[in-house]
Amino acid sequence: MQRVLAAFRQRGYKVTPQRRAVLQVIADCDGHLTPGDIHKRVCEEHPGVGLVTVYRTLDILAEMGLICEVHPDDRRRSYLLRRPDEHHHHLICSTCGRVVDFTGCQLEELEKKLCRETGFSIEGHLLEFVGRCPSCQEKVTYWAS
Amino acid sequence: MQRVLAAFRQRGYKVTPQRRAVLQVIADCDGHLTPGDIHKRVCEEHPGVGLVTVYRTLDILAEMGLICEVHPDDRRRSYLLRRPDEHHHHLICSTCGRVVDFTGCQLEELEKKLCRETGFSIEGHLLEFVGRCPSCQEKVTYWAS
DNA sequence: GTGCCAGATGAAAACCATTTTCACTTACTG
DNA sequence: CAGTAAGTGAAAATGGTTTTCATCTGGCAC
Repeated sequence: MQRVLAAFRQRGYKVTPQRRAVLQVIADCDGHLTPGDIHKRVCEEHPGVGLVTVYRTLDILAEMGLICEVHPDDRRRSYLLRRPDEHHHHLICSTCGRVVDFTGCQLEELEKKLCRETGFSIEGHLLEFVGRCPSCQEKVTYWAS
Repeated sequence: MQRVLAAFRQRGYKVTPQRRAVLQVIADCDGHLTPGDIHKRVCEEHPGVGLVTVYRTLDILAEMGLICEVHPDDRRRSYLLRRPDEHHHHLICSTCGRVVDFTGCQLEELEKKLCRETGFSIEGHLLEFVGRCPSCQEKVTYWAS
C-alpha cells in the first residue's frame, strides 16, 4: 500500500484521500468491481466523493498496471487488484463475481501456429474463463429448475 | 442465404426487405461490423432503414447462432457472420478489422486443470487473438515511428 | 509555517451506444 | 383478398462513461 502511494508521487500524481479510498476498496475485495460498485463503497466511508473521481483514479491505476480489467458483461467494465505480476488470466464466478487468477495459459504454441498459418503478427490475446465457484454451486441447487 | 430465410420463417420471424439487407451486408463483409457500420451500409442501398431495425435483426441472428460477437473495444460490440459451425475463436486484425476464424483452442486441458484446482464448474471461455494481418503489416511500415 | 500553483475535485452537462415506446405499416395465414 | 400478429421508424429514455469548468488542495519553495 505504502509502495503504491510512493509510486503515485513518483509519477507526479498526488495522493489524495479520495484516491486512497478507491485503492482501499479495490484492495479489500476479492472479486471484481464496476466503477459504480467502487463508488458506492467509497461513499459509505467518504460521502461526497464523485463518481468522476473514481473513473479518473481507475484510469491511473490501469495505466500503472496495478489493476486488471475483466469483462463480465458487454455493457460495462469491471476492475480488480492485480495480484500476480506475470502474464495471467482470470476465472470469474458467474454468480458472485469472485475472481481467481491463473498463470500458464500455454497459448504460445497456438499463437505460433496461427502466425505461421495466417501471416498475422500477433500482438496479444484475451482469455477469460467463466464458471461457478464452489460455494455458488451449492447455493444454486435450491433454485435450479 | 435461402436456407437462412427459410429458418427465419420456420421460427415465426417474417422475412422483410430490411432483414434481407442486414443479412446481405454481414455476408458480404469479411471483417466485423458494429451495428452502426451495418446501418450505414444498409442505408446506402435502402435509405430510411432505422438503426433500431438493425439492432433487432442482430438480436435475432445472434439468438439463432448465425452471427458471432467480437470485442474489438470496450465500448461496443461488433458482429460477423458465423462461418465454421463448431466451437471456434477469432483472430482479429487491429488495423483493418479483418477476422480469421480458427478452431482447436485446446483449452480443455487447462479447463480440467482449473476445475481440479479451484473447484469451479466451468461454463465457458472467451478467447480472442489480436494482431496485424499481412497486408496491414506492410502498410504500417510507412508511418511507423 | 506560509504561499503558490499544477494537478485534483465535484456538479452538471455532454456523449454515445443501446433500448424502449408508440403509432403506423406489412408479411404471412386462412 | 382480409385479418392480424409481427415488424417498422422516429423520438424519447436509459445508463455507463467522458468532458467542462469553477473551485479546492497536496506538495514543493521559501
